[in-house]
Amino acid sequence: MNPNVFDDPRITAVGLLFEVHAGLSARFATQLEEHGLSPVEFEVLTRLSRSPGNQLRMTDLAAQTSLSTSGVTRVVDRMERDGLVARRACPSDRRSSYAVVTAAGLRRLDESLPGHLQLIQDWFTGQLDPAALSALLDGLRRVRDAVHPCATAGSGGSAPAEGAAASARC
Amino acid sequence: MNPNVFDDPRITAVGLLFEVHAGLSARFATQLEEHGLSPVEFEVLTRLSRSPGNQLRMTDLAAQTSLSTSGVTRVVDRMERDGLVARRACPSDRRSSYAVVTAAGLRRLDESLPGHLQLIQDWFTGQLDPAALSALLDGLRRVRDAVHPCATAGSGGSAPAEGAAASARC
DNA sequence: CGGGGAATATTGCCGAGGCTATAGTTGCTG
DNA sequence: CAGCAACTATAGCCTCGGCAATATTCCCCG
Repeated sequence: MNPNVFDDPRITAVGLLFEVHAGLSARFATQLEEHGLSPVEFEVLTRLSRSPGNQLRMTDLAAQTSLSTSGVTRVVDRMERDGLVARRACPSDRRSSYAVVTAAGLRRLDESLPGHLQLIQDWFTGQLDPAALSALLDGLRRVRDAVHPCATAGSGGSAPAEGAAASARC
Repeated sequence: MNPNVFDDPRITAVGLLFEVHAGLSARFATQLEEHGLSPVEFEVLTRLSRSPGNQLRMTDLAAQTSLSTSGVTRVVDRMERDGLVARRACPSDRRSSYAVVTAAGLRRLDESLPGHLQLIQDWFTGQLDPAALSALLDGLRRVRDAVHPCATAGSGGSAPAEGAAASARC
């Protein structure tokens, strides 16, 4: 084997991207932990609270997160136990049920969001001058549109809050 | 709560980065799976095979991956069972043991690397013209140097192959 | 040189989450 | 309208991997 494969610029490019992701994830997790939230729970709160009626069917919630439907069942179990969300029967389809953010869930999200935004500012967007940041985001957007089979066609529009998997609403 | 927090450009920036990461991770995992490797196993093979003697002490391997030491113990257990690595006693320190890549491990890595590089080319680096790619990488490098407490001071040098955690050799 | 603190690998125990099977609904179609 | 395929949520079982405890070894300092 060629011992220099690992100096291939493609490898270093991916390494860079993954290191940034790992670093940011770790900091986010630490900050969210202070508010008693895991990254997944934060993502669920985010997705629900930006949806009409602060609710989403379990399936749709799964489609917008990095979780399978059974994973959503379980995280909603935990969050319901903790009072952050509640289940509501869907009137039009008795197979479905809604997950709704509770007042406590909204409060929790409000508490953690400022720190979260500050963290992004401090460690990501604030590290670059506007031109460099814009170039970075343009590049990411292009790659995202390619790699993400179902990216919002508008291409610049609403990006998910965090950790969204390859399966966001298509 | 301000309903427009989620349109904050900081949120969309992080969302973009995380979506790209998720998309690439998923494609990498699929391709590696065809060669019977998980992302973690691929990372272990990569780290070992780029190390002198194709070996690394368990602790050092843990420091260079996204795993804790017990996680390394376990993944090496599995890979030893599958014949991809072997354990060797460390002559100078009887507490330590080396993980060594076997010939089968090297072969497995050789088989999967071309497809991996092709994937990076197809979905990441090849999506941008050289100037845009360079701008993207410059931005990532700056953010990496900030968020990664122990980035290689050279700042442009050797990046890890994949999924490296915040704990790479410092 | 002897004893205590640090380092190393491993193991037990646990939570997270994926896959698959399952039960309950829905809606289409013959 | 009966039956059947598709959809929805959930539960069982499994793997992965982290934390804390443990045994072993090393090293430094009195």
